[in-house]
Amino acid sequence: MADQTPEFLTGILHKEGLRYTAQREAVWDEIRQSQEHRDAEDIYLSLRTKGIQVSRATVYRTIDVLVKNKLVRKMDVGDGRCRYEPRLDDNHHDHMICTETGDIIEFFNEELELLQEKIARKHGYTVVRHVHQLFVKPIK
Amino acid sequence: MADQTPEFLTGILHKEGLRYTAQREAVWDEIRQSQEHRDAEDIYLSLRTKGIQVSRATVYRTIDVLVKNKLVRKMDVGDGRCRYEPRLDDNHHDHMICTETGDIIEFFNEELELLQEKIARKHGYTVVRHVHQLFVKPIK
DNA sequence: TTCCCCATGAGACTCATTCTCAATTGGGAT
DNA sequence: ATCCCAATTGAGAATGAGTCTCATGGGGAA
Repeated sequence: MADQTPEFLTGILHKEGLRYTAQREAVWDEIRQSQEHRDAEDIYLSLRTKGIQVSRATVYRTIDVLVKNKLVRKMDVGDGRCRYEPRLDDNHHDHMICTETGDIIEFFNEELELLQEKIARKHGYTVVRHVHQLFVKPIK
Repeated sequence: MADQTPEFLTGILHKEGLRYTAQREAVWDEIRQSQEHRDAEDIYLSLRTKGIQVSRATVYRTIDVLVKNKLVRKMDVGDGRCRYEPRLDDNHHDHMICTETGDIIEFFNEELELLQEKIARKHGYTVVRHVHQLFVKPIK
């Protein structure tokens, strides 16, 4: 599926009529290699710390490209900063956010997915995308 | 349930150790009397247009109080401005946002609610609150 | 290798929301 | 009814994530 070589990104950029640049590769590598849910500033600082020359503007611009091409998933947790995660395997899931620790747990439930579509249809619509976040706390 | 008299708000503010002011009453009245999903600027401008003296700061501060006391529901649609709606009847629901018209449709599904709690428990958590938005488009 | 045009970076800008702080006011105590 | 003072307010400054600008730099097709 998602390749680990530079050629993978090159192909996608080419398909979009965009050029392959060291910065775009660096941003994609940075997001891809960590499975966490990170914000843009975090990604930017991490790259700079590694000595990679890139600007915030480019980080944001590149993320937009990656999101549009489904290489990255963007999630708005509601605290003012969006988080990003790689979509290497492309398996859909939603998130559970622990209100005590801030931990983000991924979950997927087929029944839930079907139910959403069923509800939308009942109103004459079909689901394009959805945001589903459970803010939870540990039991006892 | 939710009373229409000033005494209703007075009681809640008192319980919170807060004072009853004309501005707080005005903001609550403004949100209560329209069933739409409005943003803070909208509420602020509407009040000013009616000749009511109130500042943006107070609108935001009052909304926080109302949200904390469950008189108002706050929803982040993801476009940068939060929307607010009265919770007079206190019946929970989620939202469906039409990607073509921007219309916001409310929905509630008991099965969905139970399923969420079931999923959380499977991970050792219990749901505190949740955000569930379906971005939809009309069929055909 | 050239050359055109896309991409980049630094910093200005946007815009919703929050903060500051001096002036005002609600409301309990008297 | 009046006092008094902490709570509240308002105007505008500040914040902060994200976007935009535009001069400079660098892919990559020919």
